[in-house]
Amino acid sequence: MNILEETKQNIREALREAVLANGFAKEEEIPTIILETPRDKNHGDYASNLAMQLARVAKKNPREIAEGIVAHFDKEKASARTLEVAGPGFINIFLDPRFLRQVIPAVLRDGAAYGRSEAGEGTSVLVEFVSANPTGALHLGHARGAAVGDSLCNILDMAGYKVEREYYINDAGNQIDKLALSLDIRYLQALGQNVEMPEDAYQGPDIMRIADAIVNDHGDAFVSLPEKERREKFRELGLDYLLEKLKADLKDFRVSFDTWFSETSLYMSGKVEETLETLRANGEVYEEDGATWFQSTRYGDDKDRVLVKNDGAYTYLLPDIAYHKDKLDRGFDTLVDLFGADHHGYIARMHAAIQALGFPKEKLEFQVGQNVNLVKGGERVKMSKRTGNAVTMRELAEDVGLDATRYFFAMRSVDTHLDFDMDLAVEESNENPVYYVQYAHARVSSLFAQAAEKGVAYDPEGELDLTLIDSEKAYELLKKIGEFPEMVAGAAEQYAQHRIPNYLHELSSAFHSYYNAERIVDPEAPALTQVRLALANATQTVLRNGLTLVGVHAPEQM
RNA sequence: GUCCCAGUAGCUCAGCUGGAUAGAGCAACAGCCUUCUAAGCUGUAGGCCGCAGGUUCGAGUCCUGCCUGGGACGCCA
Repeated sequence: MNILEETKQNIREALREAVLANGFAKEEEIPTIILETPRDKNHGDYASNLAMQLARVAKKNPREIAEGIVAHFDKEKASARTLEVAGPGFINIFLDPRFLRQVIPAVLRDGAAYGRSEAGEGTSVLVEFVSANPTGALHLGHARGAAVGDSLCNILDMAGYKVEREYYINDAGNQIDKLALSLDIRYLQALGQNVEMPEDAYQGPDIMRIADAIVNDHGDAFVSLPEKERREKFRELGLDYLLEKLKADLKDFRVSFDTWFSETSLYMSGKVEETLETLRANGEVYEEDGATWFQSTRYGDDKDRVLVKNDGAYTYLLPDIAYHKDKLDRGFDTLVDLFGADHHGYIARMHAAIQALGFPKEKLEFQVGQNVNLVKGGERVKMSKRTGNAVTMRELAEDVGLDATRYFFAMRSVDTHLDFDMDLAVEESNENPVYYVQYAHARVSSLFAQAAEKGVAYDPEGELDLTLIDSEKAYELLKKIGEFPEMVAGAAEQYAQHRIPNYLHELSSAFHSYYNAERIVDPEAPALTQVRLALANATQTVLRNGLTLVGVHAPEQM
């Protein structure tokens, strides 16, 4: 347990004992004690509303209870300096900040592992994200999904969950048939044959590129095959090329997946059939108008959904249900689906489906990514200037830089609309929040260099006189550093990746402020220099750990 | 028509499971570099938290209704 949590625990303990000493309530009547951090510093480091909560049980007014608690509170135990009763009965606790000094050696010891906790208790989570159709380039919405999903996984991992990242490949639908057809034609055309592209085929240049690549790799090996086999071959090859491209795009975006799950594999293994049969056996489906329906309204969906069309083909929903069943059968405690807003209609029916299969609804968590607007010069940008098509993930990262792109997406809650300000993201100035944080990190590196130059080189292994740390600014910085593990755990629990950038900004601010207030490198005072550098070092470690969660580099210099 | 998301300072957004006088960045204004990176710091100003009800000791946060903006609602995937 880290120092802040330990201290909070001690405070709770001291409060509980004080309540009992007063006889305000019996042990079992005491509610879970909530310690909140007041916005206003005049209200202490922590505040408790315990007295108000006990008012009913103790049959006394809250202020009176609070006074009693304060009188019997063991300050020593709780590292507290003073307690005050305020307002309607809040107990404001002012800590003796010296205990915070212990944060320094703790962070230095844990290094890259500082921030890790057991909060998730090993809960296994499968996060499915991006899952874009492989037939096109990844666009803005996917970029947001990739950035958010990846950060979320990093956060969950750090908070003690067992995480897997998965990409679901829709490789069984019409669009893949169309892909095979389009490739076939382009292939034949590339080899000089006079064949026409059908209207409904993919006309885009990327298909031609793949066809050329196939010609390059395999020559005319497929020309003599019968059409059906050729199509089958192109289906396979086309998918290979597209997936390779997809993986490369994502890798360059610093995102990788543990599993690429193929829809087709669900058909091959018979799991689609099996799912249908299970639903049938559970009495969840019925026949009407020649189609097979899933009675999803039983579980709160607004209408029933077709699983098998009257022409005998499956709707997309059935394999998707089979997919979720497969994920659950693999034994994950929680599934997280991160989708774009255009799929939100899907939530109710999928929740219905897993319940119909006998799983609790709570096992499936949806995160809906709302739309992204690119803004440039105060105007919305819809199309890429280069291609005339929608702006792709790759273009965006190239235009504004990967660090800024990842940071900007991670910075906002996924479920809100996002205006991505390209001018701001590109700007190499103080207006850009990414630089603010990275600058703080680089500044620490520069301090080490300065110290070495002035003959008081930082010794990470050296003895520290922690008592030399004793200022308001330093304690504020230490407190922020100490909050990191709890903050990560909270972000994981709420699936709120955006708290990380917010936190990093606050941490950077505390550091910049400290830096301006105190001279860190002072050859006249080597012991002081060492301990201040240690504090800077600890700050840098946390900045780096936090930036890593977001997928952003922590530069040594800028 | 039903559903989802949003509405908080001029702009972009935080506000964790309801808690005290609502925060940050940018923009505005006033200061701080012969000294560790000024991509920084310090301060000032700026708000009927969309509107109206309700729940309670207490609401930006929960409930209901309405308004505005964005999006989704197929035997497409």
